[in-house]
Amino acid sequence: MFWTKAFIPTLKEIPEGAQTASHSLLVRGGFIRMLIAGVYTYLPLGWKVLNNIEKIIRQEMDASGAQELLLSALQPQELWINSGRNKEIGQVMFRFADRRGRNLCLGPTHEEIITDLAKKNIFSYRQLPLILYQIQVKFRDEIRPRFGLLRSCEFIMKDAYSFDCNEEGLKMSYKKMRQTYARIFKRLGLTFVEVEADPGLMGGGISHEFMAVAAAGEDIVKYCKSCKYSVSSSVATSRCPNCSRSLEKINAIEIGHIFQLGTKYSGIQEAHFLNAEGKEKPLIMGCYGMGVSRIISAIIEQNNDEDGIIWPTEVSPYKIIILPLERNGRVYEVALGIYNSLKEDFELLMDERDEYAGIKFKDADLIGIPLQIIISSRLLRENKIELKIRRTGERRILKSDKIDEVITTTMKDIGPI
RNA sequence: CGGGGAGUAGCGCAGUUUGGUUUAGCGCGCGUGGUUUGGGACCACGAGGUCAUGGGUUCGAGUCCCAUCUCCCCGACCA
Repeated sequence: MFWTKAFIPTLKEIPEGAQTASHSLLVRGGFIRMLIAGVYTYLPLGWKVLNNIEKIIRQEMDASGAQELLLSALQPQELWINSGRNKEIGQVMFRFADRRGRNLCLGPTHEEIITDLAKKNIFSYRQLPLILYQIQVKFRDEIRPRFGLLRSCEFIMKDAYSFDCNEEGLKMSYKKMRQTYARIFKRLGLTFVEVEADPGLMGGGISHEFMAVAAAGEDIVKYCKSCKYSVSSSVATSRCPNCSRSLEKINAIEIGHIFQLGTKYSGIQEAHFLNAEGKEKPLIMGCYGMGVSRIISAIIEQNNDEDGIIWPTEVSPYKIIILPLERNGRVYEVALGIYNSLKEDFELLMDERDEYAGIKFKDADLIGIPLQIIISSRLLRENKIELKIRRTGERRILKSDKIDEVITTTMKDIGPI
């Protein structure tokens, strides 16, 4: 992609009201724009980041044996009334009527919908176990949306649901999802902790939260320095249950929350199956939420410096940015040559704008592309070009004809693509 | 919803206290021309505003009063 053809509206100044690094940098870097409070447009860069995250999630979910589907965002209120959660969820759910007066809502979550699907389509233990997931927009009329993508009224969630014959099966599905979550967050370059949590509105028994450690996080994790025990602040504990020391508090962003629902929904909604003995039983369910758009913020909170974002390579909207410091002549020709020789292997951004060098450096650092290739007449006189690794600031000068092999090894140094 | 802050050009802001040199400014950005080109350059000219909206007070309102809308912060909620 050539910068002059791209839509990357960067800003010099911190947007009014942006309180966190992630919010400010997402707006400044041209990743998102606010429409109304808690509702954001994903610009091309933001959309690419989101897609990269989703790709990782899909790969790991699919590898775990889960299957992707897409449930509807538009839902009948009836299902919520039947499950008893219509009142419980209160004003968080957007409700309205269609032209026929049918009461609808925009899905804040999908337990009722998936349970209804299971009720109508799962009949036998032979169909179990089963894990289904989707990546979809959720709508919640938040009391107070804030911090950009961290708490918004329209956000993207990956939600998965497991169906098993019995408790042992649920425990296995739960364990599998828990491990899958850990793998996903590791690949996303996140520093996180798994904590015991309160299931709250979801109901059921055991529940765990995945918390990305970040000062900007709205959640508090309580943890024990000596034995590493950690627990959500939603769970009432005053001392470590293992070694009875007092617990430290750290701020964190809740990026995932998994639940052993048991029969909470299948019982009420009568989603039954026949077991091997021919007896009718409610499906044993688990559900597994992951805040996909929130993960973008979490990654930035953990990966930024005073110059901007530092994307993990797999997430970065482009893997390499090429910076010809002149727009014409040999500098640009060499840059174009490098672009053409690398474009098959890497997603490239070529900043061929007619701008002052400083502007290109600042923007490249701001949008956080992991590797910069800088081409200047100064170095070109010795047939050399320069690489700058965004995360470390390390600069490598190399012969311009060695570019292909050096780039490949340098990118390997930086991390998985 | 309760408490606090704010709304003036695309972005960031000053001006409002004490109404009248304000035909409303500054920085950045934007357009044209020129000089520049390794860390957000410089010169010249230029475009861009219902001062959030609606009422009111006044000879006169960005500035005072009332109402409404919107955004941000603290609290309850959550991926």
